[in-house]
Order: sequence, then C-alpha cells, then structure tokens
Amino acid sequence: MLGMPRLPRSFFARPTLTVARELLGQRLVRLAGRRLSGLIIETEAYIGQTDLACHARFGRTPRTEVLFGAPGHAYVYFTYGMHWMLNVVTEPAGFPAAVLIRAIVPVEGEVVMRARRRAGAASAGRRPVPPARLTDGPAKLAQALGIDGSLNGHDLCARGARLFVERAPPMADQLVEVGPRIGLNNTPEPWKSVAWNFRTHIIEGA
DNA sequence: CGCCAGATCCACT
DNA sequence: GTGGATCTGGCGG
Repeated sequence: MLGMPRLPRSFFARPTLTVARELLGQRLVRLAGRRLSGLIIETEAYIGQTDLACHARFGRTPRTEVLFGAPGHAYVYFTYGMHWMLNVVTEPAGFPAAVLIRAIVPVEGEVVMRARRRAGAASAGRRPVPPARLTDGPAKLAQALGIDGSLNGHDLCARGARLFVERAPPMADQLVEVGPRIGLNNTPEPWKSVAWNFRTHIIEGA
C-alpha cells in the first residue's frame, strides 16, 4: 500500500491524451491529516491554445501560468462560484495542457471523505451515500480530498508532496470507454465533441 | 431516473 | 456584464 512508486515527471511530460488514458486505474493520494486515496476512473484532456475549451485559449494570463509551466504540477481552479477542479499539467513546459481528474473510487480514508462531503453539502435526512458516489464528479472529489486553491501549482513529483499519484496496475483497453468531454455547452465544434474523455465503470462495482 | 432552477464568484473579451 | 471543465434538491413520470 504505502510502498508503491509515485508517477515521475516523465509520465506527465508526454502527450496529454496518452497521460489521460494511462491515468485510469492509477492511485491519487492526498496527505491531509491522514492518508486519503482513490483509484482514478475518469479523466479528460485539455490541450493547448487551439483547444477552445482549454483555459489557455486566451494565452498566458495569471490564471493560466501554471498550465504553461512544467508537467507534474497541479492546476487547481475555482468555478461556478463554489467548486474547485483538480487538473494535472502535462506536456513539456511552454505548452499549456492538462488532464482534469473527473472521478475516483475511494480506497483509503473513506470516512474522512464522507465527513468532508457532508460538511460542505446541506444534509438533511437522506439515505447513505455509496462510497463511489462520494467522489464521482470533479468538484466532489476535490471537496472529499480537501483540495482547493492553496494547492494550485503544487508539485506532485516533489519529495514531500502532499498530493501525488502512485503507480497501480494499468487498465486494459477493453475496460476503457472514450467519449466527448463533459459540460462544454458553449464550446464551438469540433472542440465540444472531440473524444477526449476517458473512463471506466468496472471499478465502481468494487 | 430525467429535467430544471438556483447557488455564488472569478476571469475574461 | 457574461458565462462557466458543477452540484443539489425538488418535482414529474
């Protein structure tokens, strides 16, 4: 459990679609008080200034500085007035691209994740939430893992990192579904429909 | 289960 | 001023 190697910077320095695909099945780890982790089951690629859904489409700005930086760093941004999104910067420095982590399945620290989710969401009388449902959206997993703007620019490959990805068995092609990215309602074609979303629903059963 | 409205604030043309 | 890489609760089938 604790001995698995972390994904090195060379993993993230590759083409974004490759990184997005290969992140499936890998273990996202967050050290926050205790160790929290989950297997990545959905990712999405945002690639360069020509991708009109990518935040870097307007070029270098204070917000996109991290995207233009070195691979293996977290790009965390705030949206919809209340949600944080976790991305991992890809490709060599100078080329703005990243992979959005859209969903994980809790492995360690489910109790803590549940508590963090409850703290942020209004909870009246409701049925128990299945583990996989705690982190099945980008804003939900960020909240469950305690990820916010303070982690923007965090180096996932640095010694002492409090957020990183550990190596796990690769996911077979037959378990991977490829489709269009989610939530790009106002993005022009072809960017709105390109199949840059990668996911699996196999792990959710466990 | 699907559809819809509302929440709430930041970055940008 | 506008719209967003979202989530939730409420309502209808």
